[in-house]
Amino acid sequence: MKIYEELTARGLIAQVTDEKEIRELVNEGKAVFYIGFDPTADSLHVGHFMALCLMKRLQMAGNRPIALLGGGTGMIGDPSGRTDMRQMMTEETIRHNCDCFKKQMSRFIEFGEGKAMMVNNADWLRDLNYIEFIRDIGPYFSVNQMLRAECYKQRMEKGLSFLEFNYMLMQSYDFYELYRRYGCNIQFGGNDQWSNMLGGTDLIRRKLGKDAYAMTITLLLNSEGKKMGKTQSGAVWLDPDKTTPYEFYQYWRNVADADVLKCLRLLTFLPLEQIDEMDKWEGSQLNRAKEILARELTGLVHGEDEAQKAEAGAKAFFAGGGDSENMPTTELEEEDFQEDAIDLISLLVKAELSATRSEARRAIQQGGVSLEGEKITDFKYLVKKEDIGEKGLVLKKGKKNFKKICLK
RNA sequence: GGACGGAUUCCCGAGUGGCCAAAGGGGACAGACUGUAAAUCUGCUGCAAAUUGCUUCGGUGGUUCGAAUCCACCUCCGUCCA
Repeated sequence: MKIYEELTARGLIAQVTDEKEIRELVNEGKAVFYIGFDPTADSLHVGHFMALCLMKRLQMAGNRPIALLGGGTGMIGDPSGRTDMRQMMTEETIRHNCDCFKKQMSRFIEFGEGKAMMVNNADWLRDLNYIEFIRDIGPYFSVNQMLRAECYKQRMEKGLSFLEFNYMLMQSYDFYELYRRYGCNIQFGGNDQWSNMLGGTDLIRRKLGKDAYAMTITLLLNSEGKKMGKTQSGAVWLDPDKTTPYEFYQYWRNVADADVLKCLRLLTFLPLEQIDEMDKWEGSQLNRAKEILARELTGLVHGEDEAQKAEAGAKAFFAGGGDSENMPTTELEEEDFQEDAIDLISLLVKAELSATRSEARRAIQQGGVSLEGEKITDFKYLVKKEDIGEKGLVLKKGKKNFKKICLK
């Protein structure tokens, strides 16, 4: 199976401008393609991860990837698919985020001579002269058409500033610039980028009379149509300091039945035959598939070691028994104790199982808290230092949240 | 620039002088059921030293015994006119 066919089979492809041409370029390793990443945060998230995987797949098939950091476009903010304006970021923030992205990307993709390339569009967007730019590029964009574009639709109700309206021109110019500089002939991106990407292929055709192509990646949606990789506390980050490997593992371990197979296809490098085999599984058997998914992804993002630890920690807790060595742990210091004891509410907050003391109190009153398997409903309960001892205690809030409590 | 309309808690959205920490829904959290799934039912959802206290209704001032609610000014957003 050739790469394009594999991408199709995995369900990664959402839209293409010219299927025949793209298939040929990609399958023969003649594509020089780029994917843009706007530095909206100081860590990549799952959506980015999918794009990086695509890069890797295509690179393995002999194509040349360009990772484009949006140091310039980040100054504007992409309005696509958003109902409100992004918060404007300062230059330092953007630069900092670009650096973070750079580090994380290098873990997945090999950059260097003859390999993948990393560029920053600040290099050409920063110093553009407004009059020149608008005379040079402006005539090729029809406002009428832009207003009809899907990506602005949602904003027509709530309002769209001229700043954001410019985003499409910037991204189109990127593609044009990469085409001229590096012969970049395909752009990949999230499905929400379609309009912006078409802007680029149009610009190249109109200005240079050359053909370039665009292909979008399926957005990672769950069975309810919501974006995956989001939790109540925000995105699922790739940075272990922002989302611990254990949390990352648990996120995938807990996906809905309806989403496991899709995730396996879209996100892992497991052979399709193996995934098709799992597709036959049903009911609680799917739990096995979820384990595989979680293990695979954690391995890819955090390394085999961390994946193993996360799995062991989860098994120790959920399957019972086993060693609690790899459980997420909170260490208590001397000053956390008063007269060699700490109250349960404080302990829950300290262990980050509850955000506030009120929340902790509610959890206890509702019977959601237990210590070493013993349910505790008295919110004034005191945990003595000697009870924690050398081995530590397992503190549990709800069904899936727990921490091992140890002494420093 | 002009004429209207709007800003309420995580989100949507009610509230037009005291009974308002603020209806209802969604989400989140906890309980039951289960397979670490989904669906369903129940509870819960500002903070805290917790039958009480403190801080919230875009911002700043004011009226009043008392303001999310009335007045003035400001900021932001939408609609229409230019």
